[in-house]
Amino acid sequence: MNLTIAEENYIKSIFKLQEGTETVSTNAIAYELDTKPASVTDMAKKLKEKKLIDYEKYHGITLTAEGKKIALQIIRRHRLWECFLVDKLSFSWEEVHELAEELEHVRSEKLTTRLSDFLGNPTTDPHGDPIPDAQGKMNKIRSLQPLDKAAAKRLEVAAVNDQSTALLEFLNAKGIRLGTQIEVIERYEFDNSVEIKIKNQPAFTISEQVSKNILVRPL
Amino acid sequence: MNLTIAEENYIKSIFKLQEGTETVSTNAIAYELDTKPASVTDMAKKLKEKKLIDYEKYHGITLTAEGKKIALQIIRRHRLWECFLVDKLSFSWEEVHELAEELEHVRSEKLTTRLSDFLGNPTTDPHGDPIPDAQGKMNKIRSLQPLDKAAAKRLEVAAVNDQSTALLEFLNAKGIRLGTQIEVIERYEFDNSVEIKIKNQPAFTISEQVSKNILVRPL
DNA sequence: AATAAAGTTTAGACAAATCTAAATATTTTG
DNA sequence: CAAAATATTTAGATTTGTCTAAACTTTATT
Repeated sequence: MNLTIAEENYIKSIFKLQEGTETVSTNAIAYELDTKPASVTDMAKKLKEKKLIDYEKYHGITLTAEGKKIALQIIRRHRLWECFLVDKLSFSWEEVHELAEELEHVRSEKLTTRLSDFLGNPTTDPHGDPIPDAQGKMNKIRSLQPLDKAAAKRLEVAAVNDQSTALLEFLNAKGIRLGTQIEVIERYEFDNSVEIKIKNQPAFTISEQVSKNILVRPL
Repeated sequence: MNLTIAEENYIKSIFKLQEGTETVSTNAIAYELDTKPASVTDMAKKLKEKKLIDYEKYHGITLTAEGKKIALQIIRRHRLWECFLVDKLSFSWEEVHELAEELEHVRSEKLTTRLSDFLGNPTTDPHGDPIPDAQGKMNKIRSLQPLDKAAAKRLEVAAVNDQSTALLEFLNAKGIRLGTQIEVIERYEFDNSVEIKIKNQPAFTISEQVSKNILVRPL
């Protein structure tokens, strides 16, 4: 299956949006890829032709088994490159997403396998996201909960839900990284903000928008 | 300067062909890039518009200073990735050219700098070609001569002139790699073939086509 | 259930990169 | 130096991925 970079990006977006919901809307994909719904419709026809998605006019899109397989390969490459950039080239976690978006399109199984070996076959990327193995199997460590919904008081940061530079820089500034231990001091109902404390630091409050995107596990 | 991958490939080819000769022909570029002369003409207009080449209809192409600068950046990235693939991921020298052709198009100065540092700032790639530094300066170790023209009897292999898998696999099979020491036993005039000997091995003969592409330095 | 709102698709256009075939320019050669 | 050979360019078409504007479907609302 020979895919263009654009096709790969569509497959990846559909996979991402499909988590949870069954079928993905034209609009959602357009928003995710920063393009227009009409363009998505055009591409949907092509991907259907290639049997990578199921698609009926006006009724949304889902990946076929083959489509999912390809999505997982792309995600695997993306996350391995992120590990490489952080572990070997000392990039910080907010810098690597965009570079990995480009590197992920180099399709070579041999390269992917060797890169993975070189990195010690990591199972999570610098944002805490699981890395699919060569067969496309991925640990769904989604025993994780977003901080805004977690019940326990003592928590550990395990992943982030959003790769945007803005969020990651904010977390850097606050001293929040993967593995950081957090104590929930107070939850404020009126705006769903949370007051939290990190060891040896004064407590501070974060908005719902932020806490939604921090995935934690109870300690 | 925002270039497409196609534009980068044209720049790189022109740079390569420009060595020695002053102006590069439409035909030569078309052959190098495995495309048609008409396509080269079209692209020449675009690159001229962007001031990366000097071009007058029917009178060939040369890179401007800016064009050369960009070419050297691309070559730098290409050769650094080749080093990475061989030194860190254990690829062999005949496998890396095609992968590097893809990786070289990831344009990030920070990535390039860090990759170079990670590799110990190498100055030659796995085929013996010099790697331009961040300023575009490149050791012209072209005190090197092709084996078919070298005068001395005892020689060391310093580089190869052709990245094709076919040649490199041939050299692998014959035990010829960078640093291999060669003794010239005999030169045959009628077909310009050379009989050579590598330490602890029986002598063998190689064709002009091969010896042209092996760059050596006297010992 | 009819209508308004929201979402999606079609039609037609455009830019990038390519191609073929025909036209034109340059170079080589008898 | 004119004709032939070679090289280059133009004209017109194609593919991929995109867009806008208009048309159409589905869904939500009153």
